[in-house]
Amino acid sequence: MRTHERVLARIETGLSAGKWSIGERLPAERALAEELGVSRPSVREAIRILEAMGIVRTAVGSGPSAGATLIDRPAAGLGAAVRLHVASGTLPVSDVVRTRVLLEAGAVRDAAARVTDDAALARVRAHVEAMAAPDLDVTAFVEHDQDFHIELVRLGGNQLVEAILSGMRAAVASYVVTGADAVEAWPRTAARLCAEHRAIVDAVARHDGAEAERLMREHIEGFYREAGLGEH
Amino acid sequence: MRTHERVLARIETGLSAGKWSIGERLPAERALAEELGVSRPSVREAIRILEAMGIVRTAVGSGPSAGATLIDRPAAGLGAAVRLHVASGTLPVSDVVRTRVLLEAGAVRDAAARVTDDAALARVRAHVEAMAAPDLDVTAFVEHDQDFHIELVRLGGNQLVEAILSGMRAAVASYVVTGADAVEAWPRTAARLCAEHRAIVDAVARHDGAEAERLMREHIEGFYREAGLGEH
DNA sequence: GTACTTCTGTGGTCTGTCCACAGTGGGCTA
DNA sequence: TAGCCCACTGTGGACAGACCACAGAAGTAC
Repeated sequence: MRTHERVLARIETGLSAGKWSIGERLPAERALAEELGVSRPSVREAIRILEAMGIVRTAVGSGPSAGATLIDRPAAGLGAAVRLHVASGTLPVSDVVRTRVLLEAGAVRDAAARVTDDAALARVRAHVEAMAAPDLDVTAFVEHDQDFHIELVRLGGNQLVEAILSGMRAAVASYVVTGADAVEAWPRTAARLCAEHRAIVDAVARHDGAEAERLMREHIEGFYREAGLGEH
Repeated sequence: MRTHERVLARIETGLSAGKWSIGERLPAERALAEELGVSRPSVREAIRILEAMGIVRTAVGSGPSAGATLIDRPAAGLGAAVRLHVASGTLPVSDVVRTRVLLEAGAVRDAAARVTDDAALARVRAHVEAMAAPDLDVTAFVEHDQDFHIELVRLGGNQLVEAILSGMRAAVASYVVTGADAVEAWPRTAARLCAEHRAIVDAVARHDGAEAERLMREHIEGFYREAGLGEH
């Protein structure tokens, strides 16, 4: 086993044992190196991995905010992994779409069952209205679209689902932009997408999980079909 | 932007541009460092992250197999991320279970629609029978159980779903073992789980996607409830 | 009491060195 | 000539030591 893997294993053991909690700091790199009898670069490599996985955040300087602080960002690591694999071209778009359908349909159903926070719903609606602004270019439209979907999924309350979908965000935005360019009458389609978003939010607001799920499924698959993205 | 992040960005750009393909090697660490005008430790940190994400595999020595080779293991990175977050206690088991339900239910539905390969089905059945062996200890039972689930999901044909669930494998195995210990009459429960597995495979074999989906959902949620894992 | 300066601890980075490893090819031996 | 052995070479793995930038904390001057 390589040195940085030993360091990683030690830290992971500490995490499992509850040695540190969110917001606390790991020992300094130099201290950790001495404690484990390894060099600082080896410790750094382990910390880099933890950072890439969204387990810690590092900061220079002194004081409470400096050093490697435990954070809670599952999306970071999952997102990076999905992004890199899509970049390397091994994941087909149809798989990304199907995965979205499964996870978002479930998330929206959960959201309908548990949402009670009107402020959160208002935030989601704000993203829909931002999309509906006239003369919005496609890139900005898609950004708002993604914000809407992620925010809605967050209402479902499942951190893992949220993390996976956040990770897929860049990959999704990429195919949606491609698809939007391929659509004949984009303004009409954009308006329809906004209307579908509103319908989904409304279903969630009245706690109609089954309908919200059905609408979300149709929303994602409908655009995929219309844009002809599956015909490659 | 930190040095290793610049290196990572450059490599990612190369990946997106198709500069290297699966099985090929990245330039040597020293060459990469000189090319980008950075030090070798910075390059190493970037490669460590790629390795942790399942993008490359590194090997010492010389010859074609040495160096950082591009691989295609989405499961590795996703798995590590899920494992570490479960270890740090930020991902509740209930989220893992719910995510399984959504993805596996969908995957098994897809599998029912497309499976034509009897050999693949036979492989899945073999895992069920391995689980049914008498006097199997819990750890071995769970390993076969995981093999079964992953192999079945693979029949669905979605690489991303398979990667995510493969990544969750260790986390799932961990909670199942915990749950098995908590079950009163384990042998009876184990037999029931095997029977449920058989029923799912049968539904897939006769292309009854809706039933396979329902059974899978009930299978995963049923054990979770019976083992009392949601009562923390 | 306030504002400035210095100190201290932190990660960020680089240089240089040595080691272990594995394939390659030349040279030696039978 | 055929086969084997061994040095060579390129690779990642690891370490020591140094210096820098940064940000808060402590001390000092006014």
